[in-house]
This record gives sequence, structure tokens and C-alpha cells, in this order.
Amino acid sequence: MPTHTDIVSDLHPQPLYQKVKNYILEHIRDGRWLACNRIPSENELVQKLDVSRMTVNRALRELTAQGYLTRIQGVGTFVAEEKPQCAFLEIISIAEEIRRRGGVHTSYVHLLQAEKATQELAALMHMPESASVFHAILVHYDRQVPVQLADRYVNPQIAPRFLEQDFTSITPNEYLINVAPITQVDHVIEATLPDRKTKNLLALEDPAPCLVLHRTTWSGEHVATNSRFVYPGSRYRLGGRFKPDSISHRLVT
Amino acid sequence: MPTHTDIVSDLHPQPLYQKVKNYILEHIRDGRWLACNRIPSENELVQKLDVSRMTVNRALRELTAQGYLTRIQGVGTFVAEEKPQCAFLEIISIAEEIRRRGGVHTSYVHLLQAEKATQELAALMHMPESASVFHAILVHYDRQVPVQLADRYVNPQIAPRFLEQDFTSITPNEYLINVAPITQVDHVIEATLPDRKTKNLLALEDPAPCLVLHRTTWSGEHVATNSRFVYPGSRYRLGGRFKPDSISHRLVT
DNA sequence: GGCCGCAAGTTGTATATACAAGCATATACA
DNA sequence: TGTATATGCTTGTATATACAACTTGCGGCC
Repeated sequence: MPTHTDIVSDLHPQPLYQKVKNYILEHIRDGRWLACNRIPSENELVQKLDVSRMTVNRALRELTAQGYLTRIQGVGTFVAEEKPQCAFLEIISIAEEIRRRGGVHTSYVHLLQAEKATQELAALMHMPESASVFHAILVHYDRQVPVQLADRYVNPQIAPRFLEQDFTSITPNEYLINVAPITQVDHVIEATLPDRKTKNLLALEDPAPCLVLHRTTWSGEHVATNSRFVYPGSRYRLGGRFKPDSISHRLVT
Repeated sequence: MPTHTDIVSDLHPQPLYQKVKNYILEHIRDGRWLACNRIPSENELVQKLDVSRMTVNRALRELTAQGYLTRIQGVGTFVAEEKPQCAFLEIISIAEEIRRRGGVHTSYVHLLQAEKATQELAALMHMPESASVFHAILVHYDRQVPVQLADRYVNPQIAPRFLEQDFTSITPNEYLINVAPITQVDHVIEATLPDRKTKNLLALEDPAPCLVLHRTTWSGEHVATNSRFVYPGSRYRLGGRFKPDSISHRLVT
């Protein structure tokens, strides 16, 4: 009969199956269990973690639904090839995306300053009118070719030191993820013709349709960021794949 | 002791928990259980469907993770306010989408015939060259305004009676979902300027950037459909929302 | 050598049972 | 009247058990 002081210390009381999930995720994250490799069988985990098989099974089933694992009946459980990307969230880690497809990522910071929120922006970000917001405009390049314009407004309450960062070494996205847990993301995609300023920043010629991704992130009850990402239609596509009924989604570019 | 001839006929053998999920989804889809309303408790479902509580619990738990239900401990289980849309899959059920926002949906079938696959198409659909494929071109309208061009190639093996359908009463999407279980969906979004034919079909004036959604669906090992959906940028947007760590994704238009 | 079938190990499903935790209502008591 | 308690319902978790379905490899058999 299990007693459960093993898996992890009980700072936050947590369901057992959740602890098992965390145990597995840690092993995947820190590289002890590599992609495509087999992980211990249910029975081995039962013995190692001292929980029932049903509990291990639930943990493994949920991680599979989330895309972290792949299971084959009669064979075993494997770390999924590509870690699941949270749909649109990860898209914006464009630096990684460019590198992954063999490109060379650079970026240029066109603007980084505090501003007073316009009425419209204040409403969008649920802030008092003319409150101070941080504004950053970056362009990301793949071998000198601009592939994304990122136009971000950031809530100073969420990231007070945002303006002090060096965004040529860490992307704003990476920085923001570190300083604030994001609890919700909204986004809207549309196709537009760029205005003149955008066209200049992306070095476009007309006619040049663009994908525009509007994104609002929330951290608890507060809006953390309100952003607009512009992709030249000719140089970028958003793509994805998923299997119905499984729950995992992947969106790559 | 349950025997299970009740819930649904056993055409496709299917796990019990899946039947329970389908039972619930049907009640939600056809409006017997409305958004925000309570649905029967686990114990009531146990009695009604003659399965064990653990099975009902699993079904409800998974539907909750997928965003269809909301559960409150000690209170009950409720139909989620907004039903989750399986990312890009459901988007294309455009008729429902238009009605939901109070529009009036009509569609016109511009083409519906068998063709010989070009080399490129045959490769995309993993079919022998110059094999026969079904080709359908529809335009969907919201109050006479065209909002989507759907250009579909369908694998005759998957839907042999595709050409006989009346696509003014059922959308191709709805029909295809009924005849073949879809196991995987790939899609790519891009922004383009429409060619002249597309521009005519959608009654566009230039310059008119469009969202183009390319979609390939699979049924088992076979490609079921290869489609191109064109949305006028000025009349349509793709949007979504999700909460990290929860598993539910939603994409609405 | 090649084929068949069996056994062991794996995941997948279904059940019965038990208790914990949260909520709402009814009831008893001061 | 107001407050505490009890009860009954709900969902949430954990376990033991059983069997099904599938894969692999081993060994026997032809």
C-alpha cells in the first residue's frame, strides 16, 4: 500500500497523477529522456513511484493527449518527436523557428520607449486612459530579409524592467515568458495590405499582401501585452497539424 | 453488471468511454443540452447508460479538457459557454459559423465533377498520376455577400458518392465528416492577392488581400481531401483563444 | 531454413470500491 | 432570529482487479 512521500516534496498539495506527470515532464525537459526514446513502462513506473497502475496510466494518457508522449500498444511509451507547441503562442518565438529551418536570425530594434496609452489602446489593455505603456517595434530578419514586424505594447505592471533589456540577445517574447506567467492568449489573423510605414520596415514592394496576427496575452486578470505581428505574405506562412480527438495541436511556420 | 447494447449500435466497435462522449456531444450539438445548462450528474448517466461511474467520469473529464464542458466540484457539470472549435477543422463549417453570428448562409455550386489529377495534385494526394479525383468549387455567402471560396479535391475512394450530393442543403464538409472519419489535418495559412478567377467568384475589387487556407485531411493512411479556402481579407478573420496548460483551444471567425 | 504458435511484456479498457472535498439545503439548537 | 451542525448530493482522486488487444521474440516443428 503506497504512502507517497517519495515523488516530490509536498509543498503544494497536488494530485498524485499530477506529480507523476511532472516527474515525467522533468525527465523530458532536462534531457534525461530524449525524443523518440522509450520511457519506462507503466509497471516500471508503478514500482519506481509507488503508485497504482491506473494512476500512472492516467498520467501517461493525459501527457499523450497533450502531445508530449507517443504510445504504441504492445510496444511501449516514447517521448514525442517534436515537443508540442501551444498553437499560436510558440509561433512568435520566431528566432528559434528561423534557426530550426536553417536560417540566420537577426533583429533590429526600431523603437523601445514608454508612451501614454491612447484611448483605444487603454481600452484594449484594460488600463486607465493615458496610463504609461511600454512600446517596442522590432523587425526580425532571416539572412538580411525581413520576415516579421513585431509591434508590441507591454503593461509596465507586468514587466517593469522591460525597457532595460537588450532585445538583440533575447527576444521580447522570451523575456516576457520568463517574467510573467501567461494565463490566456487571444489572437486574430487577417490579411491586409500594409500601410506605408510597415511596408518600409519590411522592405516590401507593392502589391504585397501581409498576414497580420493580433495577439493579446493575459497574466491573471491583467492584460500583459497587446501586439501586432506582420508577416509578408510572400515570405511566410502559418501552418499546423492536428489529429482530431487527440488534443494536441501544433502550429509551425 | 452492464451489457452494453444500449448507447448506440455497434457498427464501428468503439470504446465505451468514447460512446459516452459521443452521446454527450450529440446532445450538445442538436441543442437538447444548451450552453451553460447543467447536464445529468455522473450517477444519473451511470444509470441511464448502464456503465460504471469511472467510465462516465473519464468521458466527462476528457470532454472538459477539450473544452466542451465545465465542471464544478460539489455542484455539477455544465455545457461550456462557447463550444470549442477544433482549431481549423471546425472553421470550415462555415454555414454554422455564419448562422451563429446572425447571418444568413447560402452557397452556390460553381463546379462539381470528376477530373484527372494533375501530376502535382496526384503527388499531394498520394495518388497515382492521372487518377480520377472529384473536384468541387463552392462559394459561400452571408446575405448575398461572398465570404468564402471553397475549392476541394476529394479522393473517390473515401467518398465514392460525393458527386451525387446536393451541396446546397448539406455542406461538403458536413458530408465528408459523415462518410469518413478524419484522422489528421494539415493546414497552411497565407496571405495572397487573388487571381482573376478567384476575384470574380468572390466579387472583389482590387486591391483585395485574401487569407488562403490550404488544408489536407487524412483518413487513415489515405489522403481524403485537398482543399483551398479563400477568405476576403476585408470580410473575414480567423481568431482564437487558449489557455496554456489547459488543453482547450478555440478558433472562431 | 522457414514457418507456426506460444509466452511474456506492453498498452487499452472497464469495473467495483473507497474516501476526500466542495456545495446546498435542511435541521437542531441557542 | 441567527448560527452551528448534519445530511445528502456533487465532483475529484486513488486503488485493486480483470481482461482485451497488440507486439516481439523464442522455441519447437516440419
